[in-house]
Amino acid sequence: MKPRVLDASFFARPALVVAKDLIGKSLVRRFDDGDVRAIITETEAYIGPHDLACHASKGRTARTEPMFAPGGCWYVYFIYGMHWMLNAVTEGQDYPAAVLIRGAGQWIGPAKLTKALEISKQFNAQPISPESGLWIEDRGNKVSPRKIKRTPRINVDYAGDWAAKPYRFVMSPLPEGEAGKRVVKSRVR
DNA sequence: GCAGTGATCATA
DNA sequence: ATGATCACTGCC
Repeated sequence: MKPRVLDASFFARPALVVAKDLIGKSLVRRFDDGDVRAIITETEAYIGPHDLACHASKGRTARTEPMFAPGGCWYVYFIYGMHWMLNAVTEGQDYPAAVLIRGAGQWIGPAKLTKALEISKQFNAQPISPESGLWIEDRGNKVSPRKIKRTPRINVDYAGDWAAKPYRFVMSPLPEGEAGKRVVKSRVR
């Protein structure tokens, strides 16, 4: 199967659907000397102004502005004084929702992933497409629905009733070998 | 179990 | 200007 770059039509859907569908897709980061691909293994959905775990539940601010954009751009923010979090914005304009990418390839943990792939604010509010240097592909990797576990989200205990909602998706068991391998190609363009 | 670390935002 | 908070990690 020919790889398909996921475009805005993929992301402009309910955050829960996108979060689940992203499991098994390939996150691609372009560097000067080649591309790095990693299969997404863990995601979390943050859904709308009423979700107390969603940053946008505290209002539309400079930081959360990208979440209000139409699905298909990145929302990257800094936390705990040292970590960058990578989120794909979903749903439609003015409805703040996003999917946190918590694990891909050999990197398990959202801050490990962004550190390894050198992802920081340079991608915030940028389109999820090759043009920005960071995108997602469907490379035909099928993940059986029974291998996708649903659990509550991590570290959102402060969010009241929303803390218990099963908005986290994890591939189990994790893939072996190929995932996270660095693929060096000739420079594109 | 908890320190580290600093941007962000509400409060003043 | 100040202080609280925080979608984490790694060490104790």
